[in-house]
Amino acid sequence: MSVLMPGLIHAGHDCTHGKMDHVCATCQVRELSICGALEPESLAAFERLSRTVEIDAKITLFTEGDRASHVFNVTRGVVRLYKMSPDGRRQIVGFALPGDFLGLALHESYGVSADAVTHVTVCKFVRTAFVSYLDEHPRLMRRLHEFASHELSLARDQMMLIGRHTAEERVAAFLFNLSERYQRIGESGVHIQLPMSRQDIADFLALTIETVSRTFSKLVKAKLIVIVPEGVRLLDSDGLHKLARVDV
Amino acid sequence: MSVLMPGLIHAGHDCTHGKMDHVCATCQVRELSICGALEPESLAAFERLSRTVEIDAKITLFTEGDRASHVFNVTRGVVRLYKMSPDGRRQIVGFALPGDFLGLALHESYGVSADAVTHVTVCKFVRTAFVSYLDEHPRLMRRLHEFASHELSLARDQMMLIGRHTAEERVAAFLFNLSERYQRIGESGVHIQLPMSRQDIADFLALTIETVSRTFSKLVKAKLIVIVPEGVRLLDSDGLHKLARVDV
DNA sequence: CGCGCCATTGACTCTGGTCAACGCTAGTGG
DNA sequence: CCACTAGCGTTGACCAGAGTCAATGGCGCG
Repeated sequence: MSVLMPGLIHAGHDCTHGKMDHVCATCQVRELSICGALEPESLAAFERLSRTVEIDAKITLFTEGDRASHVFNVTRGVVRLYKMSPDGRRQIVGFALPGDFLGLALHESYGVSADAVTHVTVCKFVRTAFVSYLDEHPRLMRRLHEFASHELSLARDQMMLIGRHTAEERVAAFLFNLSERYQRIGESGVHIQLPMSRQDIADFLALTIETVSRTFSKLVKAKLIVIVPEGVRLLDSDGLHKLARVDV
Repeated sequence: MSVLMPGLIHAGHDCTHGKMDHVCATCQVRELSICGALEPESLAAFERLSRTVEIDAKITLFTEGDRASHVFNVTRGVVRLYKMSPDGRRQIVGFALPGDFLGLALHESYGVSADAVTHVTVCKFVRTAFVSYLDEHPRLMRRLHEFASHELSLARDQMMLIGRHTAEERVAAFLFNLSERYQRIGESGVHIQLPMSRQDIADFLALTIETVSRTFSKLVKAKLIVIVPEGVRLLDSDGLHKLARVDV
């Protein structure tokens, strides 16, 4: 079942202010997220469609197969997206960071499950209302399509990574990619926060927790990274990239 | 480099007629493809945007990273979409069948490479013209987005398959899924054509050619399939589905 | 007929999985 | 204040599923 933390709705949950609801005008990830496609004059109306919701770590936002009542825009925190096989095997298909959108498909039902890895802040939209709004705003529709296309591209890269790369290459690529994503949202690309567990990383890279752990140790020995509380520090980003053996 | 077979353009290559160009009105896969979103009165204008092109087996339509000059609608034949790593490892990310669209992302450059597995017929559009047309036809844009979402969903299923399933499960799922796709486009779901080589199947399922071959043999011994010229015949579709261990 | 390509099969190897022990840290409660 | 526990991560020993390497077979084609 899908358990959505109700949060404290529509009061006191702006990213930066204390007593107002989220204000798009001051949103730190607006330009990075789908909202960046909206003209300032559309923003107010769009804003009224959403509610800002706070979600505690480990809480499930939605589950694969559930009726897709809402779509979400992540503004803070990390969300894991995954699929489960009936016998309990899990494949994490992605981690959503601030600026990422959940429910791109606009389908009647969710195609994956999602739960909060950290405490998370999202802008939550009623899906049907969101879709109606899209119909009137082709630029937003176009932006959403760009996001979906980007996700498709990431998914295909991940297929390549999982299918055709060694454990070491997968872990190196994971850290390198995460570093780049953090940089794009204005965080350090060197001190990489790893809020997700080793098990999460394993299920993302299609490895076991033991292999992930051993591979981290190997990267430490090779002086490519240092393990620090809450994450890793990249010592040799280039070396990591070489090890990943992806593209160019 | 991208080698696009010029084909015999704009003459004599309709799916069903001999002397006219492709006519959408008589296209067998129109309802299944993005064109199904168009009102009959838009169809004529849309049709003028495209050229019907015939492409021989093994010819490359486009290569990852190339400037995306065109987008394509497959009307006949099978196309493989893939990524290569610099050291020659290949991951096929999908097989496009009639009704499928190539270039969903509408990006400046192609995100994957594509080549014809069989002789292929496509409706070929200049990308920029196609995008302009989209801007005027929100329903088509919406349809394209649905196609992209569907592809994303398939890519994630494939991540799960490659990452968390055994060789036997992967091959069983491959045959079962192909059977369902063939049925949807009105072909037999029992006599499954396998125009792609064992190497292609291996690169799609992230296995080796030897493992694919051995697994086929195992399925034959288990009386789930029979290998016939050009493909396989499913003897026990349910058994295959059970073996695949996907979803429900 | 002989060559080349693809698929199949066998023998052996190896990467990553499994199983198990241990350590570290945070939280709990006497 | 510290003993106890639970959860997570690390490490080691061993195992197995799929990969590698190699031989063989079938088929189409010049």
